[in-house]
Amino acid sequence: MSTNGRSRGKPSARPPVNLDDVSKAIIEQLQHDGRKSYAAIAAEVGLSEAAVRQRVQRLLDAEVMQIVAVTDPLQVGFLRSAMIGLRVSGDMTEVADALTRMDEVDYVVTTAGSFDILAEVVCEDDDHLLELLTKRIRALPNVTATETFVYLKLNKQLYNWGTR
Amino acid sequence: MSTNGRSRGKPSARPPVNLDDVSKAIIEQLQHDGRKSYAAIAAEVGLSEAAVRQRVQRLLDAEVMQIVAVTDPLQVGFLRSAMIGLRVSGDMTEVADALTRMDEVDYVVTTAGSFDILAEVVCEDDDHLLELLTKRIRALPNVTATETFVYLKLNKQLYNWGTR
DNA sequence: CAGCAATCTTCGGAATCCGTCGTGGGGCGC
DNA sequence: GCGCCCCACGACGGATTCCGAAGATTGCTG
Repeated sequence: MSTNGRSRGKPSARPPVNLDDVSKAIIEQLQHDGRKSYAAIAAEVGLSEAAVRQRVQRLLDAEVMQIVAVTDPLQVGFLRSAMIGLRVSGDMTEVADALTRMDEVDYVVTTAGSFDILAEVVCEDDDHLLELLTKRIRALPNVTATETFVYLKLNKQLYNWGTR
Repeated sequence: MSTNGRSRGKPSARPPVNLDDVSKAIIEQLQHDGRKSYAAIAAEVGLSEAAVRQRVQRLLDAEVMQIVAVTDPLQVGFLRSAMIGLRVSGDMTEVADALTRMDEVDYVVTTAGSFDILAEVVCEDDDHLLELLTKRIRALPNVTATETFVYLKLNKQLYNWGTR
């Protein structure tokens, strides 16, 4: 059945796992086609099929990469996606963790700039977005301000920017 | 070899493709595990293995979804990722298209709010980011202002928010 | 009602997946 | 330097999956 098990949300627990060139090459192959066969990848990177399989499994376990279907939320029925910028007083990690635990939030980044955290949310409609924003996000302690950018159109969505 | 061929950047050319429940169920399966076998998916959604295979191929061709490996840029050697908010005068589509064509830009959304466009960029280092921002993005016609949010840490990155 | 297009099922052969075993090289302690 | 351990790789065989093609089924149109 080939399940990769988990689908967690925190690439966080990271022993910085430095990757060798072969693993990077494998990742690049899968960035282009997540269903490419192990044998075909093996031919590209110069390993046996089994070795590639074991490496891929290790990369998945270590949460260095995920192999998943990616869609445009607007196309699959989520009519109100948005990016929300937050300003936070004090420790940001607590707010970031709280956002991470919300189902509607699929992307959380802590940043340097006039926002401390950026969070992408996926909602079904305006009511849903409104409830999430006012009742749950702005209600978090230490959140001093938010700004919402409702998505009108997703122009580009790519994941095959290799490795370095 | 099972290649899904392209890896383009524009989910744009869309005949709005409305999805039936079965296709949505297939997408949800693959959002959890992009390598799940057709047979296993078929058992879940109640179709034959071949039918699932044909539907998946159609969804890929229509660019409703992509099956790819997704990574944390910071973990694979891109030390300077950032979100860039742009203010644009006049037509936004031209600017959005220009951003879409840049290799370092992996995500472009047009939004309602104080920014007209949000673009995520993936750079190797500060010099690279600086060159991209000043020489190429801010140089675009009709871009009146930009604001850059450099990524400090990617807290969450999920793609399995089902369908509606 | 005939014809066409789209989608599903069935089917068989080729390719892939997957667990397992044996091997070889690098790191570490002695 | 020598042996030991561990980890990653290659090899192999059986179960499973993938994949193309061909025949049914459905729904729509002229």
